[in-house]
Amino acid sequence: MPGRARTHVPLPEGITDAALRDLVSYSMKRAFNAMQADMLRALAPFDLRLMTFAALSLISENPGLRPSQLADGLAVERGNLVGILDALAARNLIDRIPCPVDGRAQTLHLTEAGVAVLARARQAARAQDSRMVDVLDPDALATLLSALAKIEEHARTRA
Amino acid sequence: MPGRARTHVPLPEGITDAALRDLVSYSMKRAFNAMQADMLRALAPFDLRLMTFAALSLISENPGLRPSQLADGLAVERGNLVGILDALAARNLIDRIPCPVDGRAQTLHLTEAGVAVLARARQAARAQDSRMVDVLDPDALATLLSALAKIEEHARTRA
DNA sequence: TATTGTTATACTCTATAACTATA
DNA sequence: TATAGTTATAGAGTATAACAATA
Repeated sequence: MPGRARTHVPLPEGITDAALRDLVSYSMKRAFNAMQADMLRALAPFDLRLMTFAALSLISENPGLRPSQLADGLAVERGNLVGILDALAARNLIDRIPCPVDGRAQTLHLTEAGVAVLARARQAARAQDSRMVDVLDPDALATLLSALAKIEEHARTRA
Repeated sequence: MPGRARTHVPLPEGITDAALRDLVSYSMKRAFNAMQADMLRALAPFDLRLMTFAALSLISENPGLRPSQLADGLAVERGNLVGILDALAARNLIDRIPCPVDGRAQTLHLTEAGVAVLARARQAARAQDSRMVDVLDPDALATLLSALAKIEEHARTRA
């Protein structure tokens, strides 16, 4: 891919990363890291991280959601979700109620406290998100979202 | 941000993530995870990860680079770089040579083995990268790269 | 004093596999 | 047998703080 534009953040004096800049993966990694650090800070007042915030958000939108469905929605292995739910339940932000029709399953619900925390966290997350994409014009933003979705969709892990 | 297009990968039956889809951060996280998993697989034959590959690449482009500069280039804390360099040195892919003009510093160089491994890994990484952005038209790719760079550049952590 | 490399710690995320109880 | 939740383990990434040697 010759002639790709120089879009990267400057490196320390005299250091070049031309070969790396040629990789979209590298740009994605750097942008993701920067985004994550900022979003972490924005969610810190609520003791939430990207993961726990997304979990609360999905449960809020889908009351009665099952852990396995939530794991799919978060793109997390079921096993790795348990600890997250344990922590949220210990903080009394969610309830895990046994599913009446399937003895194996649970249904997830936000508690009142969970609803309250999510409402405030959502404001902070949206504010930070808007701040992040503030520098993009609407067309660029739409293209970015579409490109990210296509990349995820066509990844072999999700095929 | 009303009317933002539905760009996300479908969730399990009946589950919605409208509120999350509204966050660019969430799209970035999902796309990044998918990309990373694929790139990991592509680099696995060379026993490299995104991090170690990028380290070799930067050292290759900047012979004599110092660890602190490399840490900046990789957006990694100096302390967290030590183990990475230890591993690469143990595999005889890099040399850490004391800096002649500064007793505190080191200079990093690829060994012959490092050059050979990087050359092959680079091919695999570029092939995988191309595969990933294959679904994007050139305009979308350029916009994506530009958007990622702007996002990183304007993040508070790098301001 | 400030910087370089280093060590140490702790937490998050990811990957993998196996276990149990239900279906 | 298959699935849901769980447990366990290991490795990678990140954040933070401190330290000795050198500038």
